[in-house]
Amino acid sequence: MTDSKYEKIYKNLKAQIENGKYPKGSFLPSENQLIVSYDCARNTVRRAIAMLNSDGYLLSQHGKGAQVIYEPHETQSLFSVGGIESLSEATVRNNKKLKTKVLSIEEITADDEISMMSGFNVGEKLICIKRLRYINNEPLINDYNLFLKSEVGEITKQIAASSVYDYLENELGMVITTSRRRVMAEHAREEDKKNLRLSKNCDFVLTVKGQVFDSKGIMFEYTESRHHPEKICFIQTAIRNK
Amino acid sequence: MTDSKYEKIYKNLKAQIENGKYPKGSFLPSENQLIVSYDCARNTVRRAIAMLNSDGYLLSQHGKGAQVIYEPHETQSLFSVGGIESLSEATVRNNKKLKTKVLSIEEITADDEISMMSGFNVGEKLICIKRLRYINNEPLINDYNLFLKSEVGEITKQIAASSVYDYLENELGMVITTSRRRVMAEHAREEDKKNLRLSKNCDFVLTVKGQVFDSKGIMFEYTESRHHPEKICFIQTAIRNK
DNA sequence: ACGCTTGACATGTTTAAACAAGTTGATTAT
DNA sequence: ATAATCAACTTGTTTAAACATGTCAAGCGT
Repeated sequence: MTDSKYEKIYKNLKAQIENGKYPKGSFLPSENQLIVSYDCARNTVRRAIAMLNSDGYLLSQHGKGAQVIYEPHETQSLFSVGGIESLSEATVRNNKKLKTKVLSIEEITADDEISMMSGFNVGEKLICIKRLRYINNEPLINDYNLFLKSEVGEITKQIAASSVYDYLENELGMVITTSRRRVMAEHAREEDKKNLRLSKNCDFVLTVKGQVFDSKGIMFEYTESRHHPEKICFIQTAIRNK
Repeated sequence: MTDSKYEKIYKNLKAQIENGKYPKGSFLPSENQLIVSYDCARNTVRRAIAMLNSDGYLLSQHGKGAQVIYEPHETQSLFSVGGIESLSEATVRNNKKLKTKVLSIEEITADDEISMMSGFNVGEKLICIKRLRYINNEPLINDYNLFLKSEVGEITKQIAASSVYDYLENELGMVITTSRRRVMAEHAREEDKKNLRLSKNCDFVLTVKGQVFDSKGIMFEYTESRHHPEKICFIQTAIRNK
C-alpha cells in the first residue's frame, strides 16, 4: 500500500501548487531540476507531470516548460466531475462540512424494473440505501444506492452514514477502478422537493446515475444522486489529447 | 502532424475494440505479443494501453492482462463529457447527423455584465454567435459562443455553420488545450422553449458553460450550450487514480 | 483428493540513454 | 540597426534492461 515514487512526486507537486508555492501562470522547475530534487529518473518525474496535466493543474509546453494553470475552486458550492471521487472526499478537499442522514437501508432482490434501471441481473440480492446529504448544513443531494450483496457483504447504518467507499477500500480491501456515469436534468420527485427544500418554482434536479466496477470488472454498485440545481453544479477540466 | 508511434498503436487498438474484434470481456494480447505485432518497445505499447485505460476502453489487471470493458453507446442520443470534443466530432463518432442553424453573428464589446459572466475583460472585442444545433433533424442544443476577436479574427456564417474548431485548428493553426466547464440544470428561457420545442411541462435545460484556452494559456472562448433535457445526457467514464 | 510449492507469464515500477524538435536569447554577419 | 545563425536550454518520443509483484495452472507430496 505504500506510495510508489511517482505518486509521491505527484502528490508533493500537487500540494505545492494548491498551496500557492507555484502560483497560476508560473512555471515548474524544469525536468532536469526536478530529477535532482527528487533524485529519480526523468521518466519518473515525467509521469507525475503527465498526471498533473490530465488533472488540469499543469499545461506542459514543448520547449518552454510546464505552466501552472490550476486555480482554486470558485465561490459557489461545487465539486468536480471527471474522477471517481466520493462525496466525502470532494467535500474535504473543498473545506466543506458534510453530514449524511440515512433515510433507509433495506435488502431487496432485483426484479425486472430494477434490473432495467440499474444493470444488475434479475434475482441478484442487493442492498438499497437512501440517504440525504448535507453540505454546510444544507440538504443538497438526494442519494440512492444499490450495492451487490455478494460483493460488499453487510453495510451498517454506521457505515452508510460515514463513507461507504472508505469501508469498501480499507476494510474489505476492494479495489474500485472504473465507473460509467450519466449526467442529466430530470423532473423533481415529491421526495426531492421535500428533502432538498426546492423553491416553489423549481421542479427539476441535476442527476448523476452511474455504475461502478471493481478490479475484476464486476459491477458492484449502481448509484443515483439527485442534486439541488440552484446550489450545485459540476466542474470539469479537460485537456485535448488529439 | 504525423502521428507518433504510440498514437498509431492507440488508434489501431481503439478501432479494433470499437469494431468488435476484441469484444467486451475479452483480453487484449499480452504486452509481449503486442511488442512483436507492432515492432516497438514495451513502453510504447504500454503508453497506448494506458490511454485506452483512461478512455474507459480497457481495464488493465496486474498479473492478468488488459480486459476490454468498452461497450458501444447506448440507445438514447448522448455524447460524452470528459474530453474536449466538439459537437461535430462527437456526432460523427456516434453516427449522428448534425445540422447547424446560425441564428446570429455579431461583434460586441464586453461590458460589465458580459465580463462577469464570461470571464473576458471589460472592453475586449468579442464575436458573439448564436446557433441552434440539430441532431438527426431534432433541435437539441441552443448554443451561445463568445470568441476573442484578437485571437480568432473573423468568423463567417459559413464557418459557424460547420465547425469552428476545425477552422481554428486547421486554418488558423491554433492549438486548443484545456477547458474548464461547468455542468448544471437551469430554468428554460423563452427562446429555449421555442427553439428546442420543449414539452409543455418541461421548463428546464441541461446547461454546459465553459472557458477554452489555447496553448499560450489565453482564454479565447466562452461557451454556453443549453441542451434538451429529455433527449440529451452526458456520459462519462472515469478511472480512479488513487 | 487435498493443499502446497513452483515456474511461467502477466503487468507495474524505475533507471538509463539517445535522439527529435520547439523556444529563447546571444552572437554574428550583413 | 536588422536579420540570420547558433548554442543552450526546454519538453517529446523511443528503445532497452532490470527488478518487483500479482495470477494461475501444473505438478508435487501428503
